[in-house]
Amino acid sequence: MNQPIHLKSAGLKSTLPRIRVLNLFESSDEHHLSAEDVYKKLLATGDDVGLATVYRVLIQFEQAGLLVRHNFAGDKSVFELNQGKHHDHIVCLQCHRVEEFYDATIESRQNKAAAERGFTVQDHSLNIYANCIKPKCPNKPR
Amino acid sequence: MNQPIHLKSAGLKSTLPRIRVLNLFESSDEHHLSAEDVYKKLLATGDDVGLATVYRVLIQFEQAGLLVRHNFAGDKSVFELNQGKHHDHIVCLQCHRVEEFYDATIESRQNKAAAERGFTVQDHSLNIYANCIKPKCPNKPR
DNA sequence: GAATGTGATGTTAATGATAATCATTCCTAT
DNA sequence: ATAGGAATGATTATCATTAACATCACATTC
Repeated sequence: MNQPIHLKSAGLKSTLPRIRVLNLFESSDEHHLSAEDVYKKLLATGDDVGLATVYRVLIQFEQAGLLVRHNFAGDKSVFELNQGKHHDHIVCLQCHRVEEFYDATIESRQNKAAAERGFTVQDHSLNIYANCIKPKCPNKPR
Repeated sequence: MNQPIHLKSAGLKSTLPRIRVLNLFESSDEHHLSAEDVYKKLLATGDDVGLATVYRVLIQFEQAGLLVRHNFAGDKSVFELNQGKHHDHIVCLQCHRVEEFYDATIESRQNKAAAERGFTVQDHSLNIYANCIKPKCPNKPR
């Protein structure tokens, strides 16, 4: 009786694959995982889940508000637990490490810019691509 | 003798497909075009160019600094002429219309946020996903 | 201005990420 | 425990993009 609460209250039936995926996100130190990441990590721990199911569960979790999707470099999507507080991201081009930040001024000026032009903001994404300093950066494209 | 100047000075051999693609970007009212968009528009005008060539030319133009690539909704990339001045984008979720904006305060606060965390900014992208007002919005996913 | 070699092109096949299909299996309410 | 519908997994399909490779075009030399 770990996360079934979440699943139930999110309107999702409590199943083994869903519990496993949710557990993974809650226990992993890397908060940003792609479908492939999830699939491989579950394989590694013996908690096998089909790849198609991983994709489906991620979509369901996203729609249920449990996960948030990000499209960084363009090709593959990554997901992170939705902790309620919106934030933007800095992605290291070398090691792919992701750091989060929040700037209230940026947020408000975004909304202002959109409103001035007659747009109703639904969502927004701000990603900074950078190189992080040596000690922290293993310089390995994971 | 239209754009060959650009191509030459960009270190690119002046060829028919490249001239056609460049002309398209310079004459199109829609400034943001995907590879598929370019391919179809050239087909429509009879200026046939192979799809693979379109992809190659877009990459070359991007590397040469003639075009800038954006990854909006996640799946496909769109390109626009590089006019030198960086800007962010507001994308209408309904009609896919793209509007540009620039906010110096946002820019500086981004750099500040990255610097404070020990990152050397290489690039950044800020996209606002919104719905635009009726008169402007044909509400058609083009 | 024609030959020539390198680089560009187009067709087609391959790739990688993701979505759809469908038969089988698992929840949950009865 | 059982029935019924939703969830799963294996496989196949799809979509955007890239790779291969034989052919062809540009720019330069003669």
